[in-house]
Amino acid sequence: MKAAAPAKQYWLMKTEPDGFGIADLERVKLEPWTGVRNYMARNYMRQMSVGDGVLFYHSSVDPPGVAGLARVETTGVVDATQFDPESKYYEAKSKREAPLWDCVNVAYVETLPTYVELAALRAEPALAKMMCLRKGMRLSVQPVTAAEYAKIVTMGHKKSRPATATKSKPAPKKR
DNA sequence: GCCAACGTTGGC
DNA sequence: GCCAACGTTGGC
Repeated sequence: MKAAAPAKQYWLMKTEPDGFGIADLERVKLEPWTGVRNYMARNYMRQMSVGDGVLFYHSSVDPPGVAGLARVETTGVVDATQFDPESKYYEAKSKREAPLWDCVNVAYVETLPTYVELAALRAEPALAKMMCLRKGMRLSVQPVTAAEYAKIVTMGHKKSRPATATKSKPAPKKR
């Protein structure tokens, strides 16, 4: 009998959609999260387990926000870009026998029907303690709690509605 | 494009 | 091991 699986953990991973966004992840389905060159972010990736939930966050766009969901598919992936002199992530001091940078493979789960803007995260009291809302927080890989993750998934699944409802909404369709 | 905040580097 | 200088991130 297998040991009990570790409790599922949740993370937020930032990306610039101009480079690689949720639409790209949807297309390729699986992406090694290479190019992270920050030790704290790397260490968080080392703490990940297969199956962990990921909030896929779009940064450096207007507006920034959570665009989709992903899942940790493989852990302990050596970041190949560190050995590629052509890559902007090339790291001359990293040795093949002791790679400095490793990462995880991230699998596409879904694109949220409602894009959860940063402003919406800030406006939600239940998310007040989120790391990514802290001033100056620019870590590209961050832990989030199960409750925060669930809340954001709910927000992302909420039907978007008109900014101002001057008229009463039509009755919901019967199923 | 600005700039605050932060991580990293390197001189000492 | 301190800390100033520098580069980068990322919201605004």
